[in-house]
Amino acid sequence: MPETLTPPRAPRKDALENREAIVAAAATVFRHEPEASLDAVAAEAGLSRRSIYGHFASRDELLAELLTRGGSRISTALAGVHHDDPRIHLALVGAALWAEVQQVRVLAQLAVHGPLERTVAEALEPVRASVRDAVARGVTAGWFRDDVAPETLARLIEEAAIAVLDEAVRADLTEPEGARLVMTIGLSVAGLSWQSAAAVADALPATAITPAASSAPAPRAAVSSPLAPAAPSRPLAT
Amino acid sequence: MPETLTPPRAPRKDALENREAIVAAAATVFRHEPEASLDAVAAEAGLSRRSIYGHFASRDELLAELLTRGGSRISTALAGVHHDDPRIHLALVGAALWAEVQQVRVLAQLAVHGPLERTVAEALEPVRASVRDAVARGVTAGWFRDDVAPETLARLIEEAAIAVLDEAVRADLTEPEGARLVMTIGLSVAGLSWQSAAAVADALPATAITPAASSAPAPRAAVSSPLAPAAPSRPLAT
DNA sequence: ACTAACTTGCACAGCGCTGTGCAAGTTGTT
DNA sequence: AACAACTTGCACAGCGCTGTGCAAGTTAGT
Repeated sequence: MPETLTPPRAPRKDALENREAIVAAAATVFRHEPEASLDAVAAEAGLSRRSIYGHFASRDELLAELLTRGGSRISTALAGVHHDDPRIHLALVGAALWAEVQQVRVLAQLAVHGPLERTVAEALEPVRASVRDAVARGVTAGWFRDDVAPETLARLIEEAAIAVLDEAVRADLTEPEGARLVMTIGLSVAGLSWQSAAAVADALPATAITPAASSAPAPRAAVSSPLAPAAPSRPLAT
Repeated sequence: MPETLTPPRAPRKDALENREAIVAAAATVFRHEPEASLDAVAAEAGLSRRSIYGHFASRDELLAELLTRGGSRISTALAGVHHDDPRIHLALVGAALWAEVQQVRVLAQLAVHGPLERTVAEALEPVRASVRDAVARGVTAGWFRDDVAPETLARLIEEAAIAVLDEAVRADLTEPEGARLVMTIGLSVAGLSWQSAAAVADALPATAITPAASSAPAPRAAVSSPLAPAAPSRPLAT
């Protein structure tokens, strides 16, 4: 009975719900407007501004909560993602990101300015490292473009991916459409033709793309090797 | 003598210089922080906040000035840009944008939120139309990807271009490097392989890329047709 | 050298935001 | 039923920003 450990009394149930509501509201509000007021967040959560301070000591504390949650969700989502073929690896990273669009958006928005910048950068570092590594491998393998510095290319892929996430949400694409787009545009920026990128995306089993509602840890199947080492499957279809 | 038309006296020379300094300062400051204070702008311009109000009635008026200037610069830069080959057209648009990075950045930043949003959208509309058109033609020609809605693809290209401009400035690329990157990434997102994109970029005469300091109207030579209609020049060089 | 144009510093009102204290409610828990 | 946890509204101080008035400077044009 872990409840009896707290001397005064246990925290109330609906209070926790409200806390969650606040965080969720902050996520949706800050996604568009990182500088939005706590009034806006409270309204979105259906509470009063005053009561937010019952859960978070300050605005920054709320931000920090959002940040760490988003960061850990993304890193756990990416934990199992790896593939020896850098093209597939990039596609898988894209798919994983797509499963966490909400979180990614909030993080990316918050990354713009202020003291949060460093924390956001830390949170996203695993993703960046993963992409950088795949880019390096893809370049030496001769699949990705070698006429730009690899770090630059990695950053471009990252920014393109975020742009795609935005656009996918904006255009209200379906889950599979969005996932596919994130994967293929990333590969396009990396240097592949759209047919090759599509071939990579199509070769991936759908189960690897969107494992569930993205809530359960869902044992992310280690994708075998659905693509021949170097041959672009389809030649040049219209 | 047009001076004698104004009864009291002519505006002073250094006052105009200061006005320019304010606008320039606003451009550099707002490029990073669209919400920066007028104090910051004044500091950048080497003036006092108070004197800004001697030139602009309000913050919004200064913003409006920035906006219209940027918009018109971009549209005149794009006025002469056209090519029947949509790939070349896209590349040329990219090059033209590169010549006006500063302006583009300011506009893109200002586009984020607020009442300026509509005005910015208007200012950028010619660019958008140009890109949309090229995308449509490229898709029907079979060069660009046809697995995404053309409007979506156009927007993705646009956003990718802005991301590249950012990164190019950030990574401190040289003029030709930056121009080349903007062009090729746009084409990559459109669907070309990086080799094909590079071929398009290389086929363009350097004079068409950065016509000058981007200040003079510089008769933008109508690029003939340096690329065969349908053949990707180099096949697959590493 | 004189005048008008311009800049500057200061003071002030106003606005929207954050964060806090408090008193009065409402609601979960026992 | 009773108590603590929680929410709410209000009032208030503080901060940083915008926009304005004014008086004292400085500087360009004549």
